[in-house]
Amino acid sequence: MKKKRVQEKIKARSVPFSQTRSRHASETAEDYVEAVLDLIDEKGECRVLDLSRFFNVSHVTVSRIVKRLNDADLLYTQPYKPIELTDKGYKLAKKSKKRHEIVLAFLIKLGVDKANAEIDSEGIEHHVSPSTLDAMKKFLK
Amino acid sequence: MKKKRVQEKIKARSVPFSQTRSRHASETAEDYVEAVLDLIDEKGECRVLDLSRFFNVSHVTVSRIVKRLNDADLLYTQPYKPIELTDKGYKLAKKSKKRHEIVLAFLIKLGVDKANAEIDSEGIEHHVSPSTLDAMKKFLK
DNA sequence: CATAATCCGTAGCCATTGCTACATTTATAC
DNA sequence: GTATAAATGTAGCAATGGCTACGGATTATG
Repeated sequence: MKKKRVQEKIKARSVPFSQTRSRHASETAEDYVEAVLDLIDEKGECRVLDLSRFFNVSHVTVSRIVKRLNDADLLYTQPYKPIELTDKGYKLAKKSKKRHEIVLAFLIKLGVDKANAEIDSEGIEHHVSPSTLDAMKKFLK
Repeated sequence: MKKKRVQEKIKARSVPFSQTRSRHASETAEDYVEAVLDLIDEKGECRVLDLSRFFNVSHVTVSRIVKRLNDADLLYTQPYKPIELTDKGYKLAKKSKKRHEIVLAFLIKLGVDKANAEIDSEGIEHHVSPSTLDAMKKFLK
C-alpha cells in the first residue's frame, strides 16, 4: 500500500517534535532552580518575590510553580520562608547554569551582540543536546 | 536605598525570560504553517490526520489548533476539507522553513550528527534572533 | 508595642495543549 | 446503494502557566 508508506514517512518526522515537547516540560524546572541558585549567590537568600521580579511574572505564578518543584524534590520551601535547593535541585541548577554559560559564550564568539546573545541563549539552552553542547565547546576552544 | 537597587538589578534580568515566553507563544503557529506547507508539497494536500501524524498528537489537538490559526488568518479550513495556507500563513511558513533550514545546516556544519541536529534545530529555531541568524549564515559561508 | 509596609497564600478566572470517548461525515468496497 | 472504514468534529477532563483581588503573616519603623 502506497498510502501506508506515506503515512509512516510522515509519522517518522514526528520525533523532533515529541522531543521538543518533552524538553519544554523541563524548561520551567531548569529555569527556576538556576534562578534560585543565582539569587542565593547574589542576595544571600531567595524569596518568592525575588523570583517574581527575576522572571517578571506575578508572585502567584511563582508560588504555584515553587510548590510543584517542592513536590518534585527540586527545592525546599515553607510558608513565608526563603526557598532552598535540595541536592537534586542544586545538581540540576549547576548543570543548567553551566550549559547556559556555554551557549551564551558560544553565541558571543559566533559574533552575536551581547543583548541578543543573552536573550537567545535563554531560549536555546533548553534545546541543546549533549552532542550539540560538545560541538559548541569545541568551537569555543 | 540599597534594597531598591538590588530589586531593580534583579528585575533587569527578566528581559530574556519575557522574550522567551513571547517566542513560545508563536511557536505553535510557526510549526503548523511550516508543516502544512511541507505536507502540501509532499502529499498534494494536508489533512488534520496528516498533521496529527506529523506532530504525533491526537487529531483533536490538531483540529483545535487549526481552528485557532484559521481565526488568526494563517490558514483556511472547512469541515472535512483539506487545509490550505492563507497568504499570511504562506509567508510565515516560508520564513520559518528558511530559518529552520539555516539552523539545521548550521548545526551540521558545526559537527552535530544529523539525528541530533534535526531534533535540536526544531527546538532552537524559535529562539533565534535576526542577529543570531545572521551570525549562523556567515558561519555557513 | 503598635502601625505600616512588605511578603506571601488562597480563591478563582483565562488560554493553551495534551488526552479519551463518542458522534457524525465522507470515502471505499462490495 | 448499502455497509464498512476512515476522517473529522464535539464534549469534557487534566496539567501548566498567566492574571487580579483579597486577606493573613511577617518584618520594619516609629
